[in-house]
Amino acid sequence: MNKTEIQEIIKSHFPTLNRDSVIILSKYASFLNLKKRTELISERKRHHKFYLILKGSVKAYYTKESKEVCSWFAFENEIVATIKAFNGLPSNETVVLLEDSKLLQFKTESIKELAKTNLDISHLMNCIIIEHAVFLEEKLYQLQFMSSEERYKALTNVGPEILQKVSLTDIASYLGVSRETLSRIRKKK
Amino acid sequence: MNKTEIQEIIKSHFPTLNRDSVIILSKYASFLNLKKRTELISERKRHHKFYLILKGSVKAYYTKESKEVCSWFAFENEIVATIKAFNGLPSNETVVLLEDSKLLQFKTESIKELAKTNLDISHLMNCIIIEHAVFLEEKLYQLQFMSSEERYKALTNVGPEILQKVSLTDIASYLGVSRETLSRIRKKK
DNA sequence: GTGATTTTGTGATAATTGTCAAATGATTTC
DNA sequence: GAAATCATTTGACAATTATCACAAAATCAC
Repeated sequence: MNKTEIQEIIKSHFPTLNRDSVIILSKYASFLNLKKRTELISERKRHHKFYLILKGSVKAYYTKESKEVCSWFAFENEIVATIKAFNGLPSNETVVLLEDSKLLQFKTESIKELAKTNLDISHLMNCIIIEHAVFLEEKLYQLQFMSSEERYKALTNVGPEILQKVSLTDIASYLGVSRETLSRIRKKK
Repeated sequence: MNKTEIQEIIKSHFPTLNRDSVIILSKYASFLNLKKRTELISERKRHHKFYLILKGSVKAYYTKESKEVCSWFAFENEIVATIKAFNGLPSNETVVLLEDSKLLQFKTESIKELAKTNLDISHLMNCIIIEHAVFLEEKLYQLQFMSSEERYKALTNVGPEILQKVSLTDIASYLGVSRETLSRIRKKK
């Protein structure tokens, strides 16, 4: 994939950006084609990249007593990043590909530098972080106010791809219930 | 409180701002001295302000089957805002003063407008939202990975003021357990 | 394609937590 | 300062969910 193609992708994903900003941003972006189970972000390590999923999917998980507990999933056209990594701190979650995926990789530090002088990119970063915060608030609301059954329904209502791509074990840990309880929830309906 | 004093407060709370930005920002800020139980943000209503607590405290809650369920608390030197309100959407939580409080009130729309042309303020907004996202991620982590007992300890470790100012009923709903269960957790230690 | 491995489903039991009811303790109001 | 209101604690019981053990189904590797 060449620079022009990368610019086209950036343009279509971030339509608020002006032409110059697209070109500058593309200098710190690169295309990746990675195999299933590749770790994009690893626990306890610092990471200097964030990603846009062009095709494929990822899961993020914490490790609790040597068990994986999923914290989120991401699919096509979504941004993959953690606030910790974005702030230059060691991540406390691991992010791994659920399938062979095509990604656009961005250099976090370079783009944060750009944002210091480029209003257009500062605004873009604002939008991305706000979107992330909206996602977090919604998830928090679900965790605090909905039963595991309601949360399961909310998850499946988003689309069928989550059930196709994510194992029920991972979904159970994401919902905060045991595999067995999820199995019984599914049986009901 | 006059404009110069407001400028001094803004300067000390947001030390990255340059002199001009402090002055511009102060045009959209005003000082408030409000009584306990005043609602800063009300459920189902749109709000066009956000706040900095100079002295005092607030709680935020959702209403679930006519019961209050607390989602967060804020104290001195913290920002009071919700992403929903910030995006111009009706809030789904209510924010209310826990005691007589002194606040600095900012006009959300005016400051978002400023951020479109002022890099300094755009950067400030970035920082505020990132801080909010860090807070949300931490809370999500606690809700998903820690027992109610561990979460209670984490809450009290932040400082004694939370126990002085917030009722155990509110803390129980915040932790996601019943009043009775919290009472038994407290008895253990 | 077949055996091996992983994932998912089911039953029985134990542990945790919620709910209801009532008592005690603290605070507010007049 | 006493009555009234509100907050917290405690006990008994019911409901929910986790855990363990194992069976069935699906998927993977060669």
